[in-house]
Amino acid sequence: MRVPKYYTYKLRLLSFIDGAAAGTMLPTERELAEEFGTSRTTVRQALAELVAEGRLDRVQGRGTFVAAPKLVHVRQLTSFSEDLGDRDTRSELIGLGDEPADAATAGHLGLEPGATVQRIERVRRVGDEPLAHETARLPGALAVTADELAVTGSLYRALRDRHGVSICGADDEVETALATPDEARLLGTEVGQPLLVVHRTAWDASGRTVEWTRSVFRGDRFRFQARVGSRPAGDRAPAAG
Amino acid sequence: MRVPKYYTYKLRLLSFIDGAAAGTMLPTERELAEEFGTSRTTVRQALAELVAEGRLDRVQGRGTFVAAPKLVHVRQLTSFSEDLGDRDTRSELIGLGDEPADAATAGHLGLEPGATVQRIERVRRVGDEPLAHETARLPGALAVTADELAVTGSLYRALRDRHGVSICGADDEVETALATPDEARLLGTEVGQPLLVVHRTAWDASGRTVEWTRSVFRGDRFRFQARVGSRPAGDRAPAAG
DNA sequence: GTCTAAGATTGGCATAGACCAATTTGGTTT
DNA sequence: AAACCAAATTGGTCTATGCCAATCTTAGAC
Repeated sequence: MRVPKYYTYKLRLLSFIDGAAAGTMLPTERELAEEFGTSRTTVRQALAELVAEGRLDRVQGRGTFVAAPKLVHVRQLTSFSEDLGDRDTRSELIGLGDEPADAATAGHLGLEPGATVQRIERVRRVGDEPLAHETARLPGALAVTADELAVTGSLYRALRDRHGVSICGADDEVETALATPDEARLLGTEVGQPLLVVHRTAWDASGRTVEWTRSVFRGDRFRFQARVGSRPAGDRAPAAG
Repeated sequence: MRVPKYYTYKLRLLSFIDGAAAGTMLPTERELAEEFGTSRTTVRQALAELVAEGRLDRVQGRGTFVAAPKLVHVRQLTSFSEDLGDRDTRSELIGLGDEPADAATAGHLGLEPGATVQRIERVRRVGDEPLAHETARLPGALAVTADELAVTGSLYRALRDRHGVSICGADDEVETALATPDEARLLGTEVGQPLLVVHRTAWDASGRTVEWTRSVFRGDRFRFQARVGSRPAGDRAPAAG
């Protein structure tokens, strides 16, 4: 198999990254091009893939830096606020209101197209870093208020407290996508960067769908975790990989 | 937010794709560059993203074509052979043998580094199309044979039939990655294309880890599905989105 | 008809450079 | 010391171009 030239430079850069602490600055693109005896374009292609993989961060005017390791997102019928444990998580409400259901929304929620649904649009953060953009849609009868969401940041708690509805199952579909300009802006990344897109359909004890949510995560920062079955205690715990 | 020029061309191409049948050929890169009044490099960037998203297929010497829609991969403690239902699935064994556990493998399987583990390396296909590359690692005591795997193509069935071990839970971690030259060759895609990488740790009723598997899927062809909780019957089923 | 070889077509890879935008730096002014 | 401004630095985008590799087409030989 032919190996593109840029790929060999990527491997050389990777060995440097592996031996360096997060935050270490790399030489400039122009310096690397000279050092490798190639063009800046080719160096940029290698750098671009390492950025897409979350190994490097680039800032215009500053330079290129070794990135911190990925976070793990645990998502087992928990709300986002519970996912990341004791980390400093915040949730910014950027949209809340009623709208008529389009075909896809109606299909997933089991409603007629045009029925009223509530759209809840939020940006999730860990510390200052934006990590996810979520758009949830609920049947109009299950609408919640901004205040209820603000208390704990948990949609599931708001549903339980206001409507007595408890989520008892969910279906997540995970796929890759590339950041649109809007998504790049909200997530603090660049247009065209790989994302993880999760579509969640959640239902209550009666099987009624109570939530359909599209969540977009930065692929270079996140890992999606799904667990099936509970693990008995007393086993030898797996270590980090 | 500034929108790169290539992105506007991407949107124009997307509207063409949406109105065309799978297999429809697009104009050549050189023609598009002239039509848009830009350089071939810029057109290629727009095309590259559409390929990464699974909307286009490109073949050197042939042309650029509208791609077929994504497949959905159901993966809920089922084996691959059960995942895709009645589709024509095959599994090609490309590696089987014992090896000493490296640190990561030992950690995940709960063994001492250097302990013997069995490596099972397979390429999964639907029809002729390669869709996943899986490398499973089992504790040496739970090794299976090529014959046992060949019967149904199911590792879980082989484990049950030979060792009386039933999988009762698993933990999947999903992240994005970019195809290496080796992965690109095995999956029939291009170096640098986005992939979905799934690390599965599966355990039996006693909580003992019996499998640690790394699966690599083409991000442009696959969706990963995880379901938590069983859904009562009689609800209104969600339609396709 | 079938096979083969040469040429044309098309995407893949790489180069060199121009200009823009964000940031930092360092000197000047207040 | 603080505020400000201009220059240098660095990554971001785009152009124009050349050659390579895979594929298809066509003409010719048998």
